Amino acid sequence: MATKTELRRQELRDKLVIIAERTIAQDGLTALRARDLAGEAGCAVGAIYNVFGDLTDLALTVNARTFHRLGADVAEALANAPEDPVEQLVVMAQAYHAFAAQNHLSWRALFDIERAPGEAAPDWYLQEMGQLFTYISDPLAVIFPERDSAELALLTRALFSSVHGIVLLGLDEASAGVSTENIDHMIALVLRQFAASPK
Amino acid sequence: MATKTELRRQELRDKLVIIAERTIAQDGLTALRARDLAGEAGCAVGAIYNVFGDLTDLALTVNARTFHRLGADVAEALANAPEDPVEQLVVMAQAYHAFAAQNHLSWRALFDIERAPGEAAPDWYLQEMGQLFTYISDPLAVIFPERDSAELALLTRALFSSVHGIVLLGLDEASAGVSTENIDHMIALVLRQFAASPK
DNA sequence: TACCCTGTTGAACGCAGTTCAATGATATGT
DNA sequence: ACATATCATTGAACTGCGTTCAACAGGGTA
Repeated sequence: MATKTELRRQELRDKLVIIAERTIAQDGLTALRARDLAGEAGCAVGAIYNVFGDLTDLALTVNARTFHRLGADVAEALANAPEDPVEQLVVMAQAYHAFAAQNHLSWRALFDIERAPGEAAPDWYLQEMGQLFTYISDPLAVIFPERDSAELALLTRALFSSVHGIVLLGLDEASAGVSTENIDHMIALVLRQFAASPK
Repeated sequence: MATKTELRRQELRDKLVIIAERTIAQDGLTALRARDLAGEAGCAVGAIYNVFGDLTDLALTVNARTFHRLGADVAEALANAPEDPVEQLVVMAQAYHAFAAQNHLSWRALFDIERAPGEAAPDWYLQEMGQLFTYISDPLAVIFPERDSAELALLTRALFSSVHGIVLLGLDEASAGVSTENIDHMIALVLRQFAASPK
């Protein structure tokens, strides 16, 4: 048993994750460089590869944590939300927006790692995604009680994707000129309008 | 006057754009490599830099053409659409989806080039985007005649972003399991539900 | 034709991620 | 406690990328 070694590895692992997390948050995924990382962590470049398969593995680990924080924020928003299911959707979506705005580069990193074609998404990703979807589908089931679960699943995905799209393009300064308030406004507009329908 | 030289440059320019277009379409933006490009075009690597500032310039040129084709597809869909403004929105959004699906990597490249922070989006980008927005806001103005132009602009952006989000996440095989039909279904669901509201 | 000038070339540079032979530390058996 | 085998760690070196620039070649002009 390599107790001492395992401990050291665990420590290095933690240190690398923390540094990578800060680097990505401050300067984005592209600023994650092996040599800089090793320099900051006080280890050799090769040591990184003893602990992570490659830099993408490290970035994915950071992403898992980011996604978890995101989920926690949305959950908290839901916990403090009014009873009305439409308002619950709005509050959660705006929490999603707030998280994306306040953790812009970390949030971008969630989607900027390209998987090799055919490669499945990591487990934690699907799991966290499923959690988010549950938060959405519960109020939706109240709003649309007569729809079956397959339809609700589609509605859930459609609404999540819509909000994601609004936040994504809204935060992209390229197409410039969308204020935070306007993004929240668009979110509320789409969700309320969507749920207000008699059907 | 360097007529002969200018002609050669123009020819090289065209050749590079065509090769780059095919490369991006087949293997994505990351497959665009200076040496491969030079090899295929039968020129020196340095020659690329006589004609384009850098590879990003070339990729942006390809993007401009892709965006233009996209706009043309949407315009054609609108031209053949029924009179009903809601159906016009649906038809256009599904044309957007069809283009993205059939030109997946080229379409991805539109959004995968990261600009340096603070750098404005290119002119053609804003122009094509504006064109797309016009296609959307016209039917919207019919659907919501009492809204002022600022509100319509926000609605337009919100709907475009929503459809974009649905297509983006739908085509991402990672979250797997969204068929083409389901994507079209989600688009129609969101747009019809949105426009059906009495308000 | 001779000569300048400008377009073109591709080897070389800088900077990434990743590897692996050499080194050093650790755990085990006596 | 020591010797020794085993395994972790190191960082120089390798590969592959975009980009540059001194040297070269070929076209335009007198």
